[in-house]
Amino acid sequence: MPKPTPQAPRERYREQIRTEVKAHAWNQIATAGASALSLNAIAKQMGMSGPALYRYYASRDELITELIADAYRSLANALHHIADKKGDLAALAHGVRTWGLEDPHRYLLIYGTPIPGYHAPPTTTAISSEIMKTLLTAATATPTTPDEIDAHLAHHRAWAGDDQIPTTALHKALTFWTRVHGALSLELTGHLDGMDFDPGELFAAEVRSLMS
Amino acid sequence: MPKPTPQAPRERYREQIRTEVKAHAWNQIATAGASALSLNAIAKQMGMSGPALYRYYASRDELITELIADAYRSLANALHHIADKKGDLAALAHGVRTWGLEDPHRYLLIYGTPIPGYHAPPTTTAISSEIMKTLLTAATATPTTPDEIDAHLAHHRAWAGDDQIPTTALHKALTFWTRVHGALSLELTGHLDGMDFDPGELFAAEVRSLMS
DNA sequence: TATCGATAGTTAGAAGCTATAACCGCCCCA
DNA sequence: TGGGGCGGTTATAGCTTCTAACTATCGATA
Repeated sequence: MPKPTPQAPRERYREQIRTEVKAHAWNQIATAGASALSLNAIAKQMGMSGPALYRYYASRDELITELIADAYRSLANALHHIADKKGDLAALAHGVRTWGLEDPHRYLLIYGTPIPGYHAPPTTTAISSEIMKTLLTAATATPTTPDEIDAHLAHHRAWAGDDQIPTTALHKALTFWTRVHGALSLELTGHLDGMDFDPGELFAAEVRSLMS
Repeated sequence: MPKPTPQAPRERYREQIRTEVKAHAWNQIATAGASALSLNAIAKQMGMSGPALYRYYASRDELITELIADAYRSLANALHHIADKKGDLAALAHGVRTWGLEDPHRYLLIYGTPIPGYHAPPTTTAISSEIMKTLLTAATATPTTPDEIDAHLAHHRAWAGDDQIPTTALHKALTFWTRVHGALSLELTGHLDGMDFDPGELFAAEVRSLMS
């Protein structure tokens, strides 16, 4: 769906090139990983030479920053879509996994080793907390068991925003995150490859552990 | 402790330089991450110029490979040390965390986003399965609960080697790994930074979940 | 002990990257 | 129908990995 705002031709062209650059960037990331992303190579692929891309992105970091924001946006959308129809915490977990398997490098761009000098801009942190919000509302609808940590979280729950959410749900959302990420990231980084069992089964088992 | 084998002076010197190079490499990794590791910079720090290091490491990748192997070795040793005195699965988990906090980049070098073209040599996979073995023996000593996955793992347990280990222990060791990595890697990559609770508390809660 | 070969280190240079600077020409808007 | 801004170009600096060719020195062996 194109943006409804009718833009000046210069602006339209500019935006088109930017998305084309990002398309090539994703392509490159999917094959060789984020560290191998090269503005030069992208320019060559687009039939223009080197420094031309600096008209569109001030630096390689700026491009990566936008790619990260887009990845976050994509994940948030996928999760919203799931939350809207079922809202089940288990469905969300499997949604995260299918989203991650769709393009492992995209997942790792967000949740893998951080880029050395990179600091998340407010837009991505906003999307991140948006995702957290979705998790929290789903977590309130699932059964929870009390834990020692509840006392601690009761005093450190500013990040959750909404005061209506029970403390046990905060814990549930947090463990959702760590367990989903734990099983999925090990699968995506290939650390489960040596063993011949199905990573999906292990993931499913973790999801079950979340639902009790 | 120095190696007991008395080596030829040439060989001794060679080994000394190699370890000195690695020391600088670790220093550099700890500050700027693995992707910023530069042979050139290391050479300059050591007072010699550029290509001299290629006498000691055929390529940047070879150096990184050895660093990874050393990191694995270090983690394995730390875990062995713990297993020898208590053997408790919880103690092992907290051991992994303190090892990771000691040098986050070292942990991420192993368990973070993999280097694009990197394939683990047999030595590191050997250490990896050595660690797994330690986990498995510790897992047999902790209470386990049956799960659907047990049927699957019963038919895919070649990686565990030892046939004496109960299937539920395999599952326990696996979930140990995914949960410990999940909570710890999110902490180390800074994804828990926005919230003001203590990551150690969350980690401890996950460890408790492992012990039941 | 004297010699000779292996080895450590050097500089030069190719190919690649990010990024800046200076310049040209076209497009679009007034 | 101008004219300013913008896209694209080449040149260049400075960084990287890594190869090639050369020198000097160290050490094992005759």
